[in-house]
Amino acid sequence: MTNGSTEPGQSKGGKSTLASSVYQQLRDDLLRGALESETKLRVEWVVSRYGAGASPVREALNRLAAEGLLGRHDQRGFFLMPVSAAELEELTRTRCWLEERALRESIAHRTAEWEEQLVLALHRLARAERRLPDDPTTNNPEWEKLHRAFHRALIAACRSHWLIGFCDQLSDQASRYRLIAQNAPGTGRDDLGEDRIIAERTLDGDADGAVEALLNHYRLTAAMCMERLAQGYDPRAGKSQRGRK
Amino acid sequence: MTNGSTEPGQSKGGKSTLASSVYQQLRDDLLRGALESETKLRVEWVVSRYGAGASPVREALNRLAAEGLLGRHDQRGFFLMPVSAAELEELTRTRCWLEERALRESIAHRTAEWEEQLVLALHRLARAERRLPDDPTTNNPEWEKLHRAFHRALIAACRSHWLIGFCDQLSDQASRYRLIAQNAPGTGRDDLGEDRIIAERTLDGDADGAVEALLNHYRLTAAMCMERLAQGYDPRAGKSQRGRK
DNA sequence: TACCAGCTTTTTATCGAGATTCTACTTCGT
DNA sequence: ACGAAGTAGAATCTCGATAAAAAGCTGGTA
Repeated sequence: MTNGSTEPGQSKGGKSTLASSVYQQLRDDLLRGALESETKLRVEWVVSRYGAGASPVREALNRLAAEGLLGRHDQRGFFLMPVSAAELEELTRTRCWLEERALRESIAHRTAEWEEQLVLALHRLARAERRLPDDPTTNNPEWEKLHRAFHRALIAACRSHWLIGFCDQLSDQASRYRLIAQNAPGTGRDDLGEDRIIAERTLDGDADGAVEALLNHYRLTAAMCMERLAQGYDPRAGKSQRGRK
Repeated sequence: MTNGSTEPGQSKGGKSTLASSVYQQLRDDLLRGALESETKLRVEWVVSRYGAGASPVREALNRLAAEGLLGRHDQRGFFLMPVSAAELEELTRTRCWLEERALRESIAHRTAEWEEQLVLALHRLARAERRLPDDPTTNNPEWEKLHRAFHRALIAACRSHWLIGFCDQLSDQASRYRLIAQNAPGTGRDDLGEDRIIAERTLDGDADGAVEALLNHYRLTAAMCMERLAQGYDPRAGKSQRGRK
């Protein structure tokens, strides 16, 4: 990887290849949880779903596996990485370590331009709708993108594209878990408020305060996912049916 | 993924695929610097060198690019990531951040089994020859492997396979730079001594001391690479000819 | 029932050829 | 001479078919 979500690809000009196109679509679907009902990703299945030959699909799958978004066993194909409470715990732990360092460095080396990008990201996030207007049980993919952009903007000044890439990667992983918990509506959480506090303290140069708020943000999210996970979560069950006795 | 050097592959039993085989060989050659004379990796070239079809080679290249060991431009193939002083600096910075955290966590959660693995890794490293017996200007690949294993053993108890994976990834990157500097012989550095001190303090539970020694270890290595880099380093020049006026 | 061998079906992994795109060079016009 | 358009060559990317491996199935045996 490098780095998780950084797809250098063809940002400017150059036409994309089929492999990259499939990679992008698959990646989006993975992060949006659209494939949680599958456990194995058969090549033929992906081929027929995204309309490309086996070779490009295979390349896309290889990239995703290298990023840790998929698993792979030689001669046995690709599969979705299983979710577990232990993995979520480890993930959250690591994320807190890395994001704390990144945020502190970012604050320590802040520039005017970075601050502006940050308030911009926050503004855009505030404008977006948390859930889909027509279906309040489903997350708004646009909001997810902006939320991710906000958190990336926070650490953008840390002077290490490696660290940013790692944080992105962990953020991708967390997405999968997050949407398991978040599609249980009415949890009464004020995401935007938390993000606002983080940004506020960050812009004030209050590193300790900002870090504290950020980590609480992540830990609270993780705790909610954990709760949902403990209630028994079956990926194969259609759409977010809570518990079952 | 995941993580740089962790190739889950077929550690136990399962037969390997051609793609994985090419991936491994290419990766080894990259880390040993055997390909520094190339700037672009043409598929045909790799095909004829490792004896496999274009499809497996292509998959291997995709994995390496996802790990950051190669670069890729759509419709324009794969290329070796260029080396630069700025990149080395960023790399070292990030590495110190992550390894410090990993080592501290490892010490904080040490177990008897981990300590034993650590002394074992140090012992094996001490037994290996630094350079090739018959050609003192070339690094001993076996020593490189053991050195890497030692540093991984240090942080093995940090309770995050993510963090371990990231450290591996950065370690891979550093390898490329290291062998540029290290194949200038007679620099009169006592690598083993440094490693011994690190291990000693680690086993004593002296986190601050161990971290200090570890970071100095990395920073010294980086400084040597930097010096070599500043003297003007031309990848296309055959083998380690220093400077040129 | 539990178990194991051998056959059938499904899926993965690989090859080789062809279509598309980029690169370098030549040619033409000003 | 300089720069733009066009052209031959090389490289990448993609497809369809084939070989190889795993998963599933059937039937017979203790």
